[in-house]
Amino acid sequence: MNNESNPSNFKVDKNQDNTLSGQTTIALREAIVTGKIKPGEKLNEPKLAEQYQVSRGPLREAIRRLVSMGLVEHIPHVGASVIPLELNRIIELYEVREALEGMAAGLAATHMNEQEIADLKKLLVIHRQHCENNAGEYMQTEGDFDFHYLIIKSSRNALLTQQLCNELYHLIRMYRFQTSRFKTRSNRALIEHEQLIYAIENRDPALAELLMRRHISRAKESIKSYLSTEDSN
Amino acid sequence: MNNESNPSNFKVDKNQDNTLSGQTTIALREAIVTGKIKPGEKLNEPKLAEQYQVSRGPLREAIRRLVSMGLVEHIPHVGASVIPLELNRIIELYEVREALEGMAAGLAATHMNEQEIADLKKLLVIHRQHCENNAGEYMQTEGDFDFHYLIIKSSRNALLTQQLCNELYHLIRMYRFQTSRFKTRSNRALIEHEQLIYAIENRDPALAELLMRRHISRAKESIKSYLSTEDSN
DNA sequence: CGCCACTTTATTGTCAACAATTAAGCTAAA
DNA sequence: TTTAGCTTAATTGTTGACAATAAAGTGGCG
Repeated sequence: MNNESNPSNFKVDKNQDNTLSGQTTIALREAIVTGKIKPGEKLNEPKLAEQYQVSRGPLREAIRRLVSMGLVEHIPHVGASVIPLELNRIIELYEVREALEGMAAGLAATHMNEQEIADLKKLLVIHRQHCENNAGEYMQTEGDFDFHYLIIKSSRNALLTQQLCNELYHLIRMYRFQTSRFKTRSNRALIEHEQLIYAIENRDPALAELLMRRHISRAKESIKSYLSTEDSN
Repeated sequence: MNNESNPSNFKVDKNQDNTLSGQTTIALREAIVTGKIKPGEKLNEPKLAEQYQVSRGPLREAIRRLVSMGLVEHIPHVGASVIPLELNRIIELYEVREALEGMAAGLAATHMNEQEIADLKKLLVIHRQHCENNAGEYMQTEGDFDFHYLIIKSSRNALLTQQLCNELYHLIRMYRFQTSRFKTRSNRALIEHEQLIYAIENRDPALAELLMRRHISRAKESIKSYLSTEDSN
């Protein structure tokens, strides 16, 4: 089997989740992150099973995985529901990010190799061009993710990477998606990224950690000031 | 119902998990933490279902929860197994702890009330007596846990608390249990705890964070020097 | 008219059988 | 003897039905 013109073993990746529960997890996750299923909404098992064309078994498993990602809350004998969108939860997430990504930046400054630094700089160039063309308006979206993603992976700490890139990542995405109506000026973010790379290049873990923490803390304060003025339900 | 001489609503706690999958999770978790199921060992579903007297459904759910706690690894179509006991994994865990508990200590210094500080001091008195009586030999076990637990809870950050006290907590316990043959001198830990309380009392978040991080970092270095000399499988 | 208890309904938790996939064992050919 | 391919066994993934629990609806009583 599997000899049908596939010389480079592409997509025969182990660890890939062909299972129904795995695919359902991804589908449900995206529906929640993009707001198709709204914050606070109840997750009805028979209805969702019908909707995603799976039986309740795999669906329940998918829901449990989303619970472990922090996207969903579950009460025994009552059911699961998407977490509500509350300001203090967002702040809590940013505090956790500040701690973890700060640590990651420090470790990255120690362990990053030349290739990874070059990749990081490439991202920065794209970011800079974007700022100049669009007068520093939006950006963020995926570009900022990639930047943080790369640094986290370079920390060489598998647990840290897993916590940030598999568990908390989608929670971050969800909050960002839901609050994307606030356009963040990315000139400042650009400058902060530049300083961070400088610290990493100079193998200065303490400075890298400090700058990353400040970077995230500022983003937190920004969101706080935006949302506290609204009557945030 | 429920009027049968239970005035204080004791144990009628919602959120309590009466379900089979919940109980199985706890049973399996303890078996892994205490080494009854050894690191690296495969988790055979039919065998464990028979052993714990449940069907495979709840058992699978329990296994998935342990995966989210980091105690178990799972590969699709192959199965789940207890994570192996490797030095670099332990170090990674201590780095994550350093970041998260450091943040928790800083937040605790801001938010802790007088009652909580008093409780913390009570723990310290017990710890000190223990040190004097037993010439500062072992301790740790549960006393140290309580100390950290109280500080984390006082951070008033639900996400942080959940990450540390529900997810990573049992992974810490497991590693500690497996490496408990190394008696840690707790005189130093006692002094570090005293300094930490001092910082919290004085509402000095920066110092509290620094001291907590140093406290955990030292524990990490201690374990590292112990295990690197052995031929750690 | 409002409140309490009971009945009904809907939803979650659990089970045992079936399907699909992987790993192990075996035979046969080089 | 080793290795490739096939066959068999064991294990995981999935399903639909059944049981237990909680929520919603209903009727009667104060």
